[in-house]
Amino acid sequence: MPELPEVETVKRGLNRLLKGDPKIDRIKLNRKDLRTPMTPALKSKFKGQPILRIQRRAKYLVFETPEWSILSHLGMSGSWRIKEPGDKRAHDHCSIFLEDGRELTYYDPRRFGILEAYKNDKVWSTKWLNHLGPEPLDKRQFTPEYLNDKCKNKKAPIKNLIMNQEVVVGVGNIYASEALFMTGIRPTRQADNLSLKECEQLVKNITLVLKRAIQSGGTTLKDFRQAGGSEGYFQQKLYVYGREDQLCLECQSEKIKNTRLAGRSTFWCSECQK
DNA sequence: AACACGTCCTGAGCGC
DNA sequence: TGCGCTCAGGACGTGT
Repeated sequence: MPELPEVETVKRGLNRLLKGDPKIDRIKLNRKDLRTPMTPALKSKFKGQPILRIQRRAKYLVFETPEWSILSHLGMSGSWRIKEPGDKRAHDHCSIFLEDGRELTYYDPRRFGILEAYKNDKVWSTKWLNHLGPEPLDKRQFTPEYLNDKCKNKKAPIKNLIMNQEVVVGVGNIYASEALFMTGIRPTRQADNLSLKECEQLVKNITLVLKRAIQSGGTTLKDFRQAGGSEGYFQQKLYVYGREDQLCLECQSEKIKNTRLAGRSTFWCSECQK
């Protein structure tokens, strides 16, 4: 569920919470079997190291210390939080104890997330990061011409294409439906059927919806929490996602449909999207 | 090469 | 009340 806006929100929150390069006292792993096993280096390489900054690439977070980095993906249900006194929860799989006494915990009931340690210069070339497409908020990389080029000879539905992290990163199931609705394009349209003009509008709307969602602190449907623990509120601003059988907010005449595409729920309006 | 689909996981919601 | 089923989906890996 965490897509780019949610991960960006967590990143900003963590950078606020971890201002002043707080040092790590120790890292405790409660259970190691996330989607991939947590690496042993998590326990051994961070003692006494200051957390310099937290960066985001696609839906991944990178916690940087002088020599080693922690790579974190929130999967479906992951979140980072400072533990409050008396706060006891199942599914806190990892705790980073800081020298200032705080405990930063990784919580992830469904364990689809990943938590791994790499040398700073290696983290960017891992299999997780090395094949990723451009950042959608980077105007120079994610251009209408670029998307149009990626659409060429692609028979797959356009929604699948924009959710493909090799084409553009950070767009997941919620914002793909939203951006296509905003652009008036049916999610099922064959990608190579889009005109350059439509690609232009789609690029614009992907960028727009992601920026708006960041401003709202992300979308909380169930699990997502900001780094401080509070919910996002972009769910109040969704046009189609989760609104199956409800009247379209734009045309006020058709009901929102839910079609399965590549195994994912896909919400759209048959009146507004062609 | 391009695409479809299975897989991992837990909790919520539902029907009976 | 409680059981069992289905669904939610990010991204890799495998099969066609």
